[in-house]
Amino acid sequence: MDEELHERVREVVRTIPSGTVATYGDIAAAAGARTPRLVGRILSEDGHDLPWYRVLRADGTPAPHLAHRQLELLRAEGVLADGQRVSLARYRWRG
DNA sequence: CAAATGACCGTTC
DNA sequence: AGAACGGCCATTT
Repeated sequence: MDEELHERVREVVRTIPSGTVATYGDIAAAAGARTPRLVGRILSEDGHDLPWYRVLRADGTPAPHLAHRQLELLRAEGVLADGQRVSLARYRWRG
């Protein structure tokens, strides 16, 4: 399997600055992943030691089971969420 | 080998 | 706004 890709995704996620967020699609594009789905899978496996909480879905809402924790961690970095949704227009990471 | 699963995305209705 | 599809990739049943 593509361990290259695996590592590259991890690196990109690690690169996201505090106080900003990125979408799965962004990560996929930046890391050269063929689909955002891979990013989700990789994070679920080896994302435990990464700032995975800075990665949101395309519409700014986190995954359902993580939502609570995710939003809390983001809030600690100054990223405020309107209910479930984070303003991508405001916090989205631009390399 | 076929089908199901998962931290997804864009279009369409 | 919410639901339904199709497409995407790796892994496991």
